[in-house]
Amino acid sequence: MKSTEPACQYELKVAKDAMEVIQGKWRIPIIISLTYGNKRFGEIQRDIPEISPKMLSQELKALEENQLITRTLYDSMPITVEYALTPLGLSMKDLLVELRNWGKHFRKEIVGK
Amino acid sequence: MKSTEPACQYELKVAKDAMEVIQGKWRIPIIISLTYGNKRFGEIQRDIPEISPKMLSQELKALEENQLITRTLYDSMPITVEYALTPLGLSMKDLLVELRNWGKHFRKEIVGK
DNA sequence: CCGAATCCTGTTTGATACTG
DNA sequence: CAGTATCAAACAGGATTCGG
Repeated sequence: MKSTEPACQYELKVAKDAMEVIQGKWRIPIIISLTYGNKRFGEIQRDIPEISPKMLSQELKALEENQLITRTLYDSMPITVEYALTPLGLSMKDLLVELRNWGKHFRKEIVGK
Repeated sequence: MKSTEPACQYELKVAKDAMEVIQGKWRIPIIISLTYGNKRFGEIQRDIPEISPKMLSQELKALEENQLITRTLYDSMPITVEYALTPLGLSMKDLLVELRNWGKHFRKEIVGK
């Protein structure tokens, strides 16, 4: 019996939840950037130079809605905004480690061949 | 010093490699299905009922090109095709475990609230 | 049974310029 | 500094039909 086992169905469901959050080209890069410290808008842009301000703004908003990051406004002059991971965002650490491990492995096996 | 550290840049690069492979709505589900055993086209479809034959065919091809799965043709009557994970595909196991763990955590914290 | 071919739609992403 | 606005392009995904 190898099809449609309950365990498989459950794994499919939770993996789908996870993927919906990290889908897209920019969310994982943004989260990775923030694991290296709280950052301002421009600092994230320097970590990920190819991202347009529009996409950065849009994806930050989505991550905030999913409660993975916080947005803190300091109304100094000029205005500054700081983004930081929430506990939920920090809880992605192990997943990010595995993403890094596997990405490294994949690069060794395929990309860099 | 918190921006654009070498470690961050390296992590961004390998994570991007990994994400390119697992991007999209269907690749992770297909791989998960195959971790429960080698399957035929129709069997994968039964695990993932929402997928159309077109998308399944297309994504299987992409996964084969990335050497994550193999496609084996048995010319019995009628013709049957079996898909299986390669060693590289199997090496995603740890990543899938973390995806499952985090998806479960996320569902508990946010989705199912 | 296992797809291929075609056509079509909506979402995602991007380039560029502009604002408080 | 931290974004918005606008417009266009690219792509993912779906519906349907057909073939070996």
